[in-house]
Amino acid sequence: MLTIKTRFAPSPTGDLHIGGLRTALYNYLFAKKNNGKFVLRIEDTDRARFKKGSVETILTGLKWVGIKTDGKIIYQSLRTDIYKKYAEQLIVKNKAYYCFCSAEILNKIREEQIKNGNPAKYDRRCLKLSKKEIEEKIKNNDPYVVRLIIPDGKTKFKDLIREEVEFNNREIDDQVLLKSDGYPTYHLANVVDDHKMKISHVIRAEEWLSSTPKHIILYEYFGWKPPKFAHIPMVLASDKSKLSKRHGATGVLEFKKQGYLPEAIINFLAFLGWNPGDSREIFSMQELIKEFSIEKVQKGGAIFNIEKLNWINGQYIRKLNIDKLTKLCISYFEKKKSLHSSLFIKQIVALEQNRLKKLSDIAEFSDFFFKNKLEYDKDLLKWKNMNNEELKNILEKISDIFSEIPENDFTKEKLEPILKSEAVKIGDNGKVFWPLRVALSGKKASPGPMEIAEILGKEKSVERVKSALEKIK
RNA sequence: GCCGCCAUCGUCUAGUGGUAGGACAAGAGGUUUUCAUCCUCUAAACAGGGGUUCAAUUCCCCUUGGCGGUACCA
Repeated sequence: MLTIKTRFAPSPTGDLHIGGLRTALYNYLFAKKNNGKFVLRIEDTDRARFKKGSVETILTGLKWVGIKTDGKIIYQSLRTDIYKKYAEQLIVKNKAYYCFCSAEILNKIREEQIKNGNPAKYDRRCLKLSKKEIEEKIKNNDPYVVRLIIPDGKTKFKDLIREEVEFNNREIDDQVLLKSDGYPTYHLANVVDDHKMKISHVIRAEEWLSSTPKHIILYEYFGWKPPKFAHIPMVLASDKSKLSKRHGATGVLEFKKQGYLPEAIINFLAFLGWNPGDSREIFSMQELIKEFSIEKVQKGGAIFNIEKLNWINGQYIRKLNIDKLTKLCISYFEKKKSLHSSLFIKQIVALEQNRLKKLSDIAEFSDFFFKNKLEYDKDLLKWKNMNNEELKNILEKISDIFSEIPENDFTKEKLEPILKSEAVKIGDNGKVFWPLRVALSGKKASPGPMEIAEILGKEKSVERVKSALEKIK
């Protein structure tokens, strides 16, 4: 029986991209669903684009969302000898050749091809070099690359998501396998490593679909059995272009910072191109592993819809117990707020729980609890067409009632009946609740006044009602 | 330019040879004040043209559109 093994092979050129995370997730889900292994390979063969700290970011990101890798992490930059050996093997077998052409020459050839309506390919002029010429150039320290010889014919392969895919080899360029700096290109390193690591399924983004024939040819040349391929659709921005930094946050850790829960990110990402076939939408990682199937993965690209993510995140936030949520929210309050008792913070968090889309919302939603003086327009205190006299009357009554309630009994339950009876007299609850709510929060949208008053306590509540009265004087 | 992939509400998608269901977002209403939650309802899609067929959103072809590739980047 075939042992399932997948890999996530990011290049360390920056933050772990949200699209990359989805690729990792699909690989992980597929492997775990089939009792297989999931490994991480760092494709750091481009020294120019390498960004320090990226590997750490990738590891932190994966760990945060709960994707565990099996075995040791492979670094391609540490394996250049291996790739070189295989490149040389191909040269010996006449399946690859040295090329000394400069970038200028290459560009010229390409332009010429495009002008004539042909695919932009290298013209193989270095293939004609004699052994002697090659030895001479190498001895001269002329920079060179090693190119793959693409044979005539067609290359066909079966993609797990797209079925049969076929390319005419005349469209395929003689791919550079070894760069002049001695490092391999993706194509060589990728094939060698996937084989050496016994990767059974290559699940990667669609952008690799058109270079898969090169990989197939490489497998054939080496006499290796190719893995199964699955090219998953791309994650797009709302303008349907490839999701990138100019569209806002794309780094996984940025989402963390904004207050998205890892469970929500995973749930959302899984559904960007996959669904269980029924209307269920909230899935834990374990449930995803159980239900995932590569055949149900969508073919077309999916737009990253932040609204839906927000909704899912809200769902998860609402399911959290208060202690856990409070802990997660703490860092979003300003520092000085840590001076307040944790009970105070906990009460606020509980009050705002079903209003949060992201954890970071807590700061803005609850800022009025921490202010000494609220800034708001006095007209905001008026409910509908209420006149000044009426407003003043109501606030005075509230002030009186508040003052009479003992400090240690200043609870929602105690406050509610009193204000309700008063409201009944006036005939419209809003006439009491709205002005009080604004007096306590200074906002046109907030939790209910009773809840706020209870958390604020008697002293502050009375003070805020009084300062509202001051405002309308 | 050349090659490849793709095409159902605005978005994520289900679905079948006999005309489309869910979710997000939007709108309306309810849940004894606002916001949120929750509930109910409404609006919203098979890109176009040819075939095949009694019948096509579904199968085939073309067009169009989108995306990807076309690097000594991955």
